Amino acid sequence: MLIGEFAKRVGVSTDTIRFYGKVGFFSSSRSENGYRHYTEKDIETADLIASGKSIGFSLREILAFSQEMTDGVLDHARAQESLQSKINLIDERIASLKRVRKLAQQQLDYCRAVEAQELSV
Amino acid sequence: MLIGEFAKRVGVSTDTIRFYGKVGFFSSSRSENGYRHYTEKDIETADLIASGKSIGFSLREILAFSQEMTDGVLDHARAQESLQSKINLIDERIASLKRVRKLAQQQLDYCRAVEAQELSV
DNA sequence: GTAAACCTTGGAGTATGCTCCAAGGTCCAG
DNA sequence: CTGGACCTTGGAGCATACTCCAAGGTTTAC
Repeated sequence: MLIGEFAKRVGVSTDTIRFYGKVGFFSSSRSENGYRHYTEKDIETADLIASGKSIGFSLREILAFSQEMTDGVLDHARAQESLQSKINLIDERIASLKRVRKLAQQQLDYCRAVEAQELSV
Repeated sequence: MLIGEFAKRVGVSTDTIRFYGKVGFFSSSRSENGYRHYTEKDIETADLIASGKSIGFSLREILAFSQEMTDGVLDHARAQESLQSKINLIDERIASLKRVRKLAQQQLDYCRAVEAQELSV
């Protein structure tokens, strides 16, 4: 499929798709007139970019990760090491998020307590 | 305390502290010679910035959040609403992280399975 | 054959979050 | 009273991740 349809399907602009291409994502096949072509695999890649971005990874990090997902078959030891370190990083982020969540929850509880007290006075 | 000591205590550069100040963080009191002064409360703010950044919030978001933590006492309804939406957002991020973690774990398991198979052939 | 709707490139511009000067004022020790 | 370690400002520069042109080629439909 061409860039317009592809961009629409993954929900971003064509400029963004071209930018991701420059970074190194997607298959980069072209027709004779120079038009870019995208496949279903590229849709998966775009979904991975969206997931990665939503959890705070940079495009370069996501690119490295997506290449490991593909190359994993060829270079086990390396891919396993990197995947494990990524999992550890994700676990750390989850722990961080839970800490801040607790902070916000405490503040919320405190707000509610003060409010209840004011009503009873 | 002055900016150098403050920056050292929170573990960032003086440039970064001045930048955070421009964004709107910290008490912004000065001595007669124009030197900035920082308090223990500013240390807490700096810690909040570090936490917020580590979980992917922008400085402006963290600023809004930190102001709600302070103003919460004054404007309950608003603060409660905002804190609740922040908690929801954090829950979503945790869910996203867990999804990507699962993906990475599956890939890791797959890598290991292929490796085991190769060894047995 | 021409208009609309695509596609191409290169380059400029924007926002965020720093980082690094340069030029100069302040403070304290010896 | 001078050197060194502080502090100030303004402005430039950089990386990331887009976003928006301008100028032009291609394809399709009438």
